[in-house]
Amino acid sequence: MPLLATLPGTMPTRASQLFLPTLRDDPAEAEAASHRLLLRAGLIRQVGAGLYSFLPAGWRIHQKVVQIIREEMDAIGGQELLMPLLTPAELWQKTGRYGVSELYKLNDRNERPFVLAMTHEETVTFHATELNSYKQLPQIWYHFGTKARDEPRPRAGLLRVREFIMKDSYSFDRDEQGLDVSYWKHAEAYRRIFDRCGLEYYECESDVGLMGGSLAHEYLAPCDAGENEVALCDRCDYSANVEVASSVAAAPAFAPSREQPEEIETPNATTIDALAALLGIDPRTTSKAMPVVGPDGQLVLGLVRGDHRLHELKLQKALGGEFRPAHPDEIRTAFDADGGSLGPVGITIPIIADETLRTGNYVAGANRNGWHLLGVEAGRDYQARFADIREVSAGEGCPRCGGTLRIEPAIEIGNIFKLGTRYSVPLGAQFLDEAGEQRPLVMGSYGIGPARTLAAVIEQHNDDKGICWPAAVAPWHVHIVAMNAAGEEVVAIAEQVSAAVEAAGHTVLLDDREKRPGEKFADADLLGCPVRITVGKKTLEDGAVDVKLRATGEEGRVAVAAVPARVGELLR
RNA sequence: CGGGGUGUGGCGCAGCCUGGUAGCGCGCUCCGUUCGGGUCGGAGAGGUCCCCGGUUCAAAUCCGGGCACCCCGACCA
Repeated sequence: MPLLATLPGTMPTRASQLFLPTLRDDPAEAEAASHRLLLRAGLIRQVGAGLYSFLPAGWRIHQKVVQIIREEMDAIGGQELLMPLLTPAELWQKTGRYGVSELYKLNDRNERPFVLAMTHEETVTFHATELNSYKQLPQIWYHFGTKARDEPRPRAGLLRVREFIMKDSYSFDRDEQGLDVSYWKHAEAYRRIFDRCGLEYYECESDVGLMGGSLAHEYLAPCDAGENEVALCDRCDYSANVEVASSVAAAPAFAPSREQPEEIETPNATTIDALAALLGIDPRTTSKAMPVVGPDGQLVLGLVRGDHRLHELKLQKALGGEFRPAHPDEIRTAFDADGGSLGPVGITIPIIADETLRTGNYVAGANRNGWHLLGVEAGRDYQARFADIREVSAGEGCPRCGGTLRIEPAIEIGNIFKLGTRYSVPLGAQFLDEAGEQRPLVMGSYGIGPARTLAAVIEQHNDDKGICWPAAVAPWHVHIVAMNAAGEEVVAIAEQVSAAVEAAGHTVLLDDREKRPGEKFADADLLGCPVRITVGKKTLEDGAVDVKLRATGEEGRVAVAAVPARVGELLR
């Protein structure tokens, strides 16, 4: 065996000894591209629903992503630490999150209640109580910590799981201005991280949720398997999760305005489609009424244009809390009519109407079964509170520039969030300012899931043969295929090339297995290291090897001595 | 939580309706062959048929209950 190959630090990974169980067939359970390829390439294995082990090659990739995140977090002054998964229930009781349904709860042998952390705001704020002075601020702390979440439905391999490692960081500032600085520092770090990972992504303003923050962005990587939908403008850089996106709906041609609404008999027309067909009108000139019971227990009528869909989250925000659809008997009592014939005219319950309905005249339910009203106008025929409560749909106008919106699926790979004092107040994390006054720390929290990031990379970088890793996150830079591995000369040259490539600073997987060429090539394509080098009799006749770029398929013969330089060029 | 589906060697599946010998392809081991895109031939190893209960002389198969996993939806700090 050549001496070089035995020296520490110059050992390539040998495929003959590597636990890399690639699969020839697609696993039956895998639907999403990343899920299928992670399993087939031998990178992960499922242990239970939403529970995965990273196999050696997969873990290398995870570590690559982690290291990129670490470098960029350190670059903005982050300090790495580590917090436990198992946490006392008391912390969660103090912040009011003990009731969250995703929390895994358990008791110790003394029946003391514990929680498996789903995120670490509670724990980190507990530590932040040791920050005492404005002189110590700002601080950014981060860790790669395991999170456990009792997800209602884990899915698509690593895209939604019940246990995962998350880079979560937390900033502590004296005031909103300070928080703003920490927040945008994170945004910059996140852009660098995802750029380095080779991801296409959108930085979107997102919903602050029920956590009561003041600003949040999420980083969404477009891909078919995504669980989120992003609205994107074809003209400007507007991008927003449909949960918060707004749009300009084109106005239809309305019927001529009437002096007052006119009743019309509409037997059996209890859906917008049926109504529009019966009257021969544009569904966009109708309105749709959905009675709901708001957070205070009061009945409220939500009103949107006939062709629009009510957006639950938006209505929830407009109502100030959760709501449910009204029951049929509640509807009967309040409207003296049934669902399908409801409208805003002549009722006493409050109305929340979508902004679109401010102008124009619409066909609306008459609150009399089998009848509708023509020419209903907001303001004249009913009074409503207006709000944006409808879903954005593709083809509508960009709220910023008037361009056309399209909607794409995407996966959330990171988020940044201005928390304010949501956790510092209940957990008593305060500091003393110059004036000697006690003030709560102003916090931000920021998350990235390395595993989800890596899955998103696969979603965006694959072909019919397998994965095409960007060099920065590839398990190895170079995959050397030694043809006819029993041949001594081929093996010797393969090891020599391997050592030279490693000496130039690149990592190598050396396929020294005694397998047929086809199988080795298939595995190399599947695993997707950016550069493949083939050493065989044919190449050695030329004193050369073949160097192939996985992503493009471009291949060329390169003299053995020139290989490190060529590899360097390709990986740049 | 609602709907749909699947549980049979490591992987992908057939067998189940119509009860009786557990089978195919891939992979694995050994021998030979072949050696630049999953070669060919031969010989082998490997299975509580998800679990529990019932019916029956006899259950992978029929019946009851449970569990697990997948997909759709709800949900998703």
